[in-house]
Amino acid sequence: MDIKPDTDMRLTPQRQIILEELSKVKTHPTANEIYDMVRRRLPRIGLGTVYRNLELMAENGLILKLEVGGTQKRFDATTDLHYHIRCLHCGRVDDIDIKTVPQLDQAAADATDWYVLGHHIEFVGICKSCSSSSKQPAIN
Amino acid sequence: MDIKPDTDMRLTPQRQIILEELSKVKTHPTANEIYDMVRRRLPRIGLGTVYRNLELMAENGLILKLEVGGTQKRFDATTDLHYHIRCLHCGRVDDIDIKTVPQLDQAAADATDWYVLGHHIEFVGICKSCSSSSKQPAIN
DNA sequence: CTGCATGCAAACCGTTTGCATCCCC
DNA sequence: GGGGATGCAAACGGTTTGCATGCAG
Repeated sequence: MDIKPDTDMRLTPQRQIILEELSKVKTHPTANEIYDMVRRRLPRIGLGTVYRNLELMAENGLILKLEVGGTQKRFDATTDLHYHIRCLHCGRVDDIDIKTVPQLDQAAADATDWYVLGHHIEFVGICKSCSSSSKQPAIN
Repeated sequence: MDIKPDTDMRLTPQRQIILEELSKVKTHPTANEIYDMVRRRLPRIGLGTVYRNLELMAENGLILKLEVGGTQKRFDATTDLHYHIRCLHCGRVDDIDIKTVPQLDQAAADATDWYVLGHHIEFVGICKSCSSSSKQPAIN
């Protein structure tokens, strides 16, 4: 659970470009979306490499793996605590810019005998562009 | 606890038993775990039936489908808003008995142009039984 | 030379779906 | 008899992994 940002992992071109591309966007792309972005610059990169490196960077605290609802995991280059909202229609995930509630962790620790490490809040709703279109069952 | 009467879905033996078994436990079993529980009473039930009926009951508000972190979805017979904690080691999910913060939804609505429907808080940590054993990477 | 990193493809796992059959209205 | 529900098995989609090759130290 201890995150070590001062890691010894080599900065290969693949890793560097994955990190660059992820940092470029404010969305929270899936592994496949990142694969597509990176492939424009490294056409021969494999999907496995993308997965392996995203996982590794998440372990090292360079990026965040969002374990939110929906079928796919999403990644975030912004590692400080912040909350998200997911569209029930299209699966898109945005940041929610409200102040965090760190005291929740203490409340949770008081309410249980677990060792509490943190929390995440996921709002759900319908994004702007989806609320323009007709209502559909969730895709993601 | 209260079962919605205003649903038109037939109460087949399979559905009844799935609901009964899910209501029996305070854990938040995965579809496969529910399948195992139900199969003791209905040995010929298919996994597809379990999935279909869990999905249907979730749509009708009889149960909750927990879209939390980890690889598998989990189900909960308690449908009122409450929060959860997930063990990074074994994947187990427990309830966290703190009071909910419904005003978060309003704060989120103010902070975005989405249509906000609700929220869920997932704490992460290490459960009692896992903290006794040695530290391992997350399984789930 | 040695070991980690990569590309590729196959395996994996949870979930969904098509279909023939069954059962209740 | 007709429409939904079931069991079964195959398909699916996202992710992981085994392996041969490549490349940096």
